[in-house]
Amino acid sequence: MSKKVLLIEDDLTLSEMIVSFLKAYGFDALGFSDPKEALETLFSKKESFDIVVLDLMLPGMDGFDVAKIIKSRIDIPIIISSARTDIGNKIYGYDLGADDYLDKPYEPRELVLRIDAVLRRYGRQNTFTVSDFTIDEANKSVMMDGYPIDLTRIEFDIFLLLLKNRNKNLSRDQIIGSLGLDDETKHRTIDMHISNLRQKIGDDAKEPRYIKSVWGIGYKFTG
Amino acid sequence: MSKKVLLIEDDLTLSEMIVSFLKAYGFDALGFSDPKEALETLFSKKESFDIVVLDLMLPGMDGFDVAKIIKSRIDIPIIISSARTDIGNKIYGYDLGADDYLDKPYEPRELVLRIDAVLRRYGRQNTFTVSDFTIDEANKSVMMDGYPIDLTRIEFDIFLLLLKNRNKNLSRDQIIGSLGLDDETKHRTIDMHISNLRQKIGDDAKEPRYIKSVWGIGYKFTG
DNA sequence: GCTAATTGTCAAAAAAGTGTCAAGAGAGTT
DNA sequence: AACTCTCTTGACACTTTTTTGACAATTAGC
Repeated sequence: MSKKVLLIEDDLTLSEMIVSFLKAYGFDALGFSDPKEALETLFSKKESFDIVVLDLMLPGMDGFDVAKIIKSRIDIPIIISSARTDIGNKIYGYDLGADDYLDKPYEPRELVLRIDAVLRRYGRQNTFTVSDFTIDEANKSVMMDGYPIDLTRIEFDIFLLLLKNRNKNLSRDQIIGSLGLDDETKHRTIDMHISNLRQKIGDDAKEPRYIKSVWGIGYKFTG
Repeated sequence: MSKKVLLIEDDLTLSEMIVSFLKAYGFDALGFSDPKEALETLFSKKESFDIVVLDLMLPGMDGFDVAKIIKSRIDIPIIISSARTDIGNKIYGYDLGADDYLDKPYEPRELVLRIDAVLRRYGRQNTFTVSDFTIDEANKSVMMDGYPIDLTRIEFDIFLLLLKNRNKNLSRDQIIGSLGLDDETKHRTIDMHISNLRQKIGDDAKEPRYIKSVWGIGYKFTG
């Protein structure tokens, strides 16, 4: 299930951009320009969020106070962003209860990484990243460079197995065994899945970047 | 057999401390303060290492570049440590080819755990070294002085048999039998494999350093 | 030095493994 | 039930490995 991000940012253009970017990365994001409205939504029990991304430069209310209020009411990780680089260190000291800090301007991709890292630290995220791929095991979903890749069940299982055994050769029989497939399953079947997988992740069978064939043995993932 | 760690760290006091700590935990560790020197040792064929621990704050050379150079030349896991916590996430994205990342300051014990984890992930746990060769049986891969050697399946099997019987004569029939080849297989076939093997490990048939012919008997590996 | 057995290696044939198309079986939806 | 998506397999082209015969080079023993 995708994680919900509450974004508090007064620059509407930027806000929308970030929201759509986060959505592209598989998050469910909702942006607010008014902190009061944001707090109401956050504290109302209608929707539950997994993380807050808070911009410090807010109209009407000091961003520090917003963070404090949130932390005093509910237990949720907060990432703070600001153009005031001078305060970065203070926040790192966790005077504030912020869980991470990001200087503006930042790459959206950087924000995604921070969110992942904070959620993982918070124990609320079940994803891991290998090479260019982010895998959510519970959700059986894969993202490549931030874009979702649509894998079938068996493709996902094979890919997961390969990733978890990075740089290790896996024979077709090992794959068949690990996936709990019928022992009689032909090796050609695995080849076909690999072929389809490569297609989906844009790997050229002749010169593969990710899934290498090991002649006479099987396959291995190299990131 | 204990694993060899190459440590690149410019703070000499810290370096020595880590080296002795690693030794206490059963590793064989060698510390360098000069990255150039470290790279020379790593690439020279005199010693082979199992893992590199690299500090990013180096004099004269950017740590990122060091990591890239290493990865481009040989296949070895790298753990990066740094006081620059801001780059932690980037490394987690494996933009760099680093296999793990450790913020400074860290507990030495933590480093040991990471090394174990990375080595396990790297699948180098079942390797053994004979003479200049490191063999990974599960992966059917061979490294010579740290550089991978590409052997076909039968070449690998023959080589493994020879290594496991260092200094012992093996007849062609013994080899054929041990590999489970057809009993009818001609002796010429084995000769051919040996010839190809010698070629790949740079052995001169006239004056072989590793695989010696024993006239009228067969072959033997001498390291 | 001479002969017969043995080894090294080339090059070609034979065998084995891999990539992918396309067809059909199977599962799940509408 | 008709449809759609997934999985499995045989077929065929293609690649890589393995095997072998041929012949030159080397060695042992006389």
